[in-house]
Parts: sequence; C-alpha cells; structure tokens
Amino acid sequence: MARTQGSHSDITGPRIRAAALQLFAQHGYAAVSMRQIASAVGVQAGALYNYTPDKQSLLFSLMEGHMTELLAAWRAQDSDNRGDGQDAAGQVMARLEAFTRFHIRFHLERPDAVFIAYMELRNLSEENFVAIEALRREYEDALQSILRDGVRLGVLNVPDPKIATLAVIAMLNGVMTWYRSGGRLSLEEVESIYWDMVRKSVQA
Amino acid sequence: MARTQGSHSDITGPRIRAAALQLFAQHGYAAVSMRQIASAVGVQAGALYNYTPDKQSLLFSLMEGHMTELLAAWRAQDSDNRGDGQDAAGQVMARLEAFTRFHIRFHLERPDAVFIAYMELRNLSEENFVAIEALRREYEDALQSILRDGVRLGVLNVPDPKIATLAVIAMLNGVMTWYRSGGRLSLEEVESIYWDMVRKSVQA
DNA sequence: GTTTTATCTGAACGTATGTTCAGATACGGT
DNA sequence: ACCGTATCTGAACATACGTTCAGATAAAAC
Repeated sequence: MARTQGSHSDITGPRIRAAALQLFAQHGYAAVSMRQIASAVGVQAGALYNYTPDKQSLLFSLMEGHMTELLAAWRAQDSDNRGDGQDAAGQVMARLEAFTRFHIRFHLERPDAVFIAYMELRNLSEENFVAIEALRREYEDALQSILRDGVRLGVLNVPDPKIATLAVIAMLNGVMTWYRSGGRLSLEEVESIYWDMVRKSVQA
Repeated sequence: MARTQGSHSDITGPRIRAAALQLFAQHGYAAVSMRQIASAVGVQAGALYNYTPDKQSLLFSLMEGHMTELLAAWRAQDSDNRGDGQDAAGQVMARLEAFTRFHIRFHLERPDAVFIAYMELRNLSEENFVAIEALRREYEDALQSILRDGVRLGVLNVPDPKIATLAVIAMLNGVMTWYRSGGRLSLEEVESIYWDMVRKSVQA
C-alpha cells in the first residue's frame, strides 16, 4: 500500500540522501561505497535499494534536486524584485546585485550540494549529464539576460555576454573555496565585496 | 646500476605519467585502476611499481610537478617583465596584465593537469595535501603582491586584497570550463576579454 | 659470451565493490 | 488480534581493487 503519514520510511529516504550528500562531497562519488552510506544511516547496504534503484541514480537525484531548487529559488526571488518603481537602468543594476547576493547566499548555505554539482558531472551517465547541463544553462541564462539588458541600455559594457556570464559565475563560485562561517568576514560583508568587484567588472 | 642513456625505462616513466594524467582527469583518481593505467601504456599492472611506490604517490607526483612547473614558469616570466622603464604605476598594471594572460595561457595548455590539481586534493594524504596547498598559496601570493602594490600606489582599489586575489583567480580558472581550441574565439581574444574584466574589477 | 642488473609478466593475496534476494521483522489498517 | 505490506537483515554473487613477488626476459657491462 502507499505510504501514509508517519511511516518511518518518510524519514529514512531523506536521511539516506543527507548521508550520501555529505559523503559524496567529502570523499567523492567513486570513493564512497553503498555500505558506507548505509552505515552512516544505521542500516544494511541492501536496505538502500528500497530508496534508489542504484548508486548512479542516487547521485543524479541529488544533483537534479540541487539544480532544481537553485532555479526555483532564483525565479521566486527575481519575480519579487521586479518593478520596484525604478527606471530601467536602475532596475538592471538592482537585478544584477540581487543575483550576486542570491548566488553567494544560496551556495554558501549548501556547500556539499554545490561541491557535488560541480565535481561529479563526469560520474553521470550520458543522459543524466545532459539533463544536469540543461539546468545549469538555464541558470546561467538568468544572469546572461540581465547582462544583455544592461548592455542594451548602455549601463553595462561587457566584451561578450556569454563569457562575462561564465566569468562572473566562476568568480562567485570561488567564494566556496575559502569562506567558512564564523570567520573574519560576515556573509553580508562577503556579499558586498563580491558585488563591488562584479559591478566594476561589467560596468560601462 | 644506475640507468644510462637509451634505457627504455627512461621513456616508460613519462609514458606512465602521461597516461595517468589523462585517465585521472577524465574519470577521477578514485575511478581509475592501476590496471587501466598499465593497459594504456601497454604493460601489466605490476610493472607500474617499478616507477611509483603506490597509486597515491603517482597522484601526488603529478600534482606537485604541475604546481612546481606553474610557479617556475611564472617566476621566469615575471622577472623578465620587471623594469621595462615605466613608472611604478604603469609597471603594476603591466604585471597584472602579464599575470592574467600568463595564467590563462599556461592553464589552457595543460587542461588535464589543471583539472587534477583542483579536483583531486581530497584524495591526497594529509601531508601531501599540505605540500600542494603550500605551492598553491605561493602562486596566489604572486598575484596578491601585485594587487597590494597597486593599492599602495593608488592605481588599484580592492576591498580586500586576499579575497580579490582568490576572486580573480577563480574568474580566470572559469575559462577552463568552456574554452576549446579551434572555437569561436582565439586564445588572444580570450586573454583580452578576461584582462578587460580583471582590470575593471580591481581598478581604482 | 657470460655475468649482472633492470624491467616485465602472470599469478596470487586479501579485501572491497554494487547489487540481489529469500527470509525475518515490524508496522498500519481493520 | 490479525492480516497485509513496507522495510530491513544477512548472506551470497560475480567482479574488481591495490599490491606483492617468484620467475622469465631482455638489455648493459665487461
């Protein structure tokens, strides 16, 4: 029968995903065994196959979940930020700043998922890889359209919008390699530092 | 007795390293077996142990070799570029441009080694990790000192030199994720596009 | 041409892998 | 209290792993 509320399997599934996420991020997909994941959850390896058909699907599901969440979160926030009664040029800058801060905040809150989404692409099957790449491109397009709008309005100046998009995202992703919460800088300060550099790098 | 010229082992060693580099970059260290490497060289797995004490040392040797080469290449070029008879401010900008172009060129010529050096850090033993990180920091310090000089002279303005260093390097590293030789843009064009963005992002 | 040395093979070692499945277990619905 | 089912165990499967080593082989030294 279909599971109803309160079944303990409703908690085991997420626990497996959480354990796999942490272990994949720490040691890498190929270096983590199903037995390690099972042991982290407190279960035997065979039990995992009630929740995933195989190891590869588990990886894909984690990556797809992350990318979907990322896209949904940005779209929710972006639609909120539209039409704040500014002029078009001001609105582009506001959206660019919002994107910068959103990207940093969202990614710093999910270091493990981000790590996996960028490092384990080569461990995906061909079709799974294509699916993840499509989601990534969708996200990049969000930034790219902002940059294009800015160029059209003359408030931004980039040599090549596609490359500028990738360059800005690469720069923002760099924050993941060094930021640790409780360190020298607050999240707000980090956001502002990067926003300053992003703004200047694409400004007219 | 020590090997003398012409021993075929003088060619087998490099061939093993080249095969390991390519396979590690493509599939990841953990996913590549000693038998795969041996097979790519045309030899049995046991023979590899005449050239490396174990798999881990092979990985470390590749990473250390790459980082050492990177540092040596930059130092050679940087010392050439000093004292071109410009004023101090102009010299800082020249060095920053040289660093930007050097970084892109050097890394695009060695995509496999770069990939490994950034992705396989977690597969290093503790002591090997520390050694590689020290080399990386040395390289980052090269850029950081340029930025500091620029700030001191008032020609650059960055909120935080350490973070700006990491941000610029992250941005430049992003080129590896999309550039393919023979594509839409020449190496020279790519260098110029990134130099434009780097210059603006740190300018006063 | 014989000895010495460097290199490679081929098999073996113990251990680990992803996955399957029959049987045990514990829960939800009635 | 009982049944039906969702879940877990524990063992097994075939296969792969890193590494070792005795013996074969080929090259270098004299």
